[in-house]
Amino acid sequence: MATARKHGGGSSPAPVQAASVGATIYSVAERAGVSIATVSRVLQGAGTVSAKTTQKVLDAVEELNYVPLGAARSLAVRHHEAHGLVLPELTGPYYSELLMGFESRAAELGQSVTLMLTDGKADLARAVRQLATHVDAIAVLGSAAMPPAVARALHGQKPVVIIAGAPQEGIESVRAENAHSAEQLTEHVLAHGRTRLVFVGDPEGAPDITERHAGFVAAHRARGLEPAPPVRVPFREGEGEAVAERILAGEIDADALVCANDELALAIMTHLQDAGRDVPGDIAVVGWDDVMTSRYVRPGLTTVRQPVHELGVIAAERLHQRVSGGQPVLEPQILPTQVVIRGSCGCGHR
Amino acid sequence: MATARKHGGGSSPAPVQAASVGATIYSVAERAGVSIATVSRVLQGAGTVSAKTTQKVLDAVEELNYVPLGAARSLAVRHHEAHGLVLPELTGPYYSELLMGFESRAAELGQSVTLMLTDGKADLARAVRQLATHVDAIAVLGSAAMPPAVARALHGQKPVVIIAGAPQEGIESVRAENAHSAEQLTEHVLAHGRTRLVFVGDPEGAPDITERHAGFVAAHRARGLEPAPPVRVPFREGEGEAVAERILAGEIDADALVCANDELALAIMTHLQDAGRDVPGDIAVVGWDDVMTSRYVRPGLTTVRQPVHELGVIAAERLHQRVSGGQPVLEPQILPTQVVIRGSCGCGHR
DNA sequence: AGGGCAGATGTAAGCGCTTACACGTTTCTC
DNA sequence: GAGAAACGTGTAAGCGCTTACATCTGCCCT
Repeated sequence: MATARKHGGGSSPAPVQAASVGATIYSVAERAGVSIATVSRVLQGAGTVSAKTTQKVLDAVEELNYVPLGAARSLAVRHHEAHGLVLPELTGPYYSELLMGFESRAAELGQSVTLMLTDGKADLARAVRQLATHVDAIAVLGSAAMPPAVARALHGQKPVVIIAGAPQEGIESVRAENAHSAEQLTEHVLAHGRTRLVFVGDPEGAPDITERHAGFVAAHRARGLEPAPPVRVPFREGEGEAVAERILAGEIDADALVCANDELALAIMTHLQDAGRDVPGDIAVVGWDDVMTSRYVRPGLTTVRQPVHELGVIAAERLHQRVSGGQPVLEPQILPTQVVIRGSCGCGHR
Repeated sequence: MATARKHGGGSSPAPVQAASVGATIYSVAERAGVSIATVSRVLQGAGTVSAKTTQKVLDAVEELNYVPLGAARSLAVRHHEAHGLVLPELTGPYYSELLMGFESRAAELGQSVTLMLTDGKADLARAVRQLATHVDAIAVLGSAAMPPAVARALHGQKPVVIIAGAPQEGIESVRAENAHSAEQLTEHVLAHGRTRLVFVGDPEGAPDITERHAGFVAAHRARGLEPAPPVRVPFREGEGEAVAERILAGEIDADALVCANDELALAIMTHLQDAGRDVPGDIAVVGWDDVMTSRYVRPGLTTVRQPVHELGVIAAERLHQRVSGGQPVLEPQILPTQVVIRGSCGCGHR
């Protein structure tokens, strides 16, 4: 009767016992009195199965509390039905927002998402390879997160899309616009009559920052001005204090600070204020990202809002298209950003 | 020579062609002139393989750019080597921090993490079942995220741990301490001489909040006071404005607000200040979570710091232990929290 | 009434890996 | 120098699913 197979105890005829851990399609089939093919058909909604049989199978599934083994299905259909996402870390709203966008779209497309954080990983290349093993496609944020060599290796094996990173030959990428809005923002500050603007952040640190700095320079050039050299500091909040100290000490001479991101801008601004400086009276400060805090501080931080969520959505979409056999769209996709004017630039806003 | 199998074109003797998508252990074996067992042994580092053979295999892997199919391995070893994490969403630092803790520990233990966000999911039960299919164990944040029925179904099939949720019969759980610190915090505010404290947040909304409110009540009782009824509002930032309006309108009479979380506290505090109220002069405000903004606003927000990262770490650890055959630790694990005094409670702090 | 056909179900062949076991070769041991 | 032990490698049997193909019922049509 039952399939000649190593499965199924076979001895006692399907005892009505509680959900055994490890119910398989065989036990379900046996219990329902059908073949495993039928069980599969019912569960996948494919093929034609009579209503009566369907019910029997569903009952058996319920009684055994059957949870299919994803790996077996993946092996058979040769798809993991999972996308990988590689991010540096998750502090601040930027990455979270991106991840939320990615996850929600991936879920809609029936893909689960496997997350990997690079910060703190000793052997990144190994970790990425390991990830590649379990997913159909991978999105990476920032090229820094994935050494070009790894990207190249992966590329060709699995679809890859780079989010907000330096585009690489033959690899899809999506990112937010930077240069133009940076120019706009800088021009706005210049229009307030400020003359000694300083860019705070490391232009070599990330492609996004490189572009923002380029916009900063462009705005100066457009007015025939020569920009001061940037104050090169990494992102982290702590750096803000240091920069503030240098300003208070007169080491840095500026009447406006164009910061690479809000975290930095906020840290500097707060420190300056605590030391008695007036922002924007003595010195204007603007940031980038429009994090929540930027709305709460006084004066509100003038900054630039990026379509981060959208970036995640698009990345997930691209991966899915590729997995479904679509051709790569090599032209980098660039999403528009939006300058958000609040008070810290010198505007009379509350 | 080669294994009698459907694999491998067999015709031409291993042409030196570029990394073919879909190299398998068979193509690697053929290329290296060994059996698939040997390839597997080299890749898994198990068994004994001579140095020469190892090198041949590694070369072949390199040349073919071989990426093993995780599903096949999972099926063979009967482990997904992945943990699932279910969170409501990712706004604010709380969930991100938790996720970072979870991911980092999981990675150390060699597990990848598959993330699922419940917000916006139409069919949660289906999504969770789908997730269960691909992972060895699941951690869920807050019982709200997972209907008890689903939890029960999963439980018994896969190890489950509940993070910061109502403990359920037979399911492991970890959470941060709430009641005691809430009592401490409330007492601190009372000690400032405030008499009309109001709890803002929905005690029925989540077990964490229930406990915090209980602490609030306890602190009053300890002084023989009867607490005012709570102002029941959901978490979202927007609600803060509404509450602030009610206070300004005199609808709510309070000289101190004990808020269920920082988001709420900050929104209210900022609104009150914008309307000309003095915080903490006219009214004290305290929150919970110690988000970044709480350090930046003036006055700094007095709040409670939770070991969120640690919570994630512990959850990952628990899951791993269970997957490795460990017995469940049914006693809920409770991590200590810490009251962070800044200025918004009335303290002279900057 | 018989052939044909559609619908329902079963049979069995993989999917790509791991691993117990078997089978040579060496290398010791006495 | 013979037998034992150790080592290196191959053989083949699964892991739990999906799915092409075969089979078996009925039922309709002429």
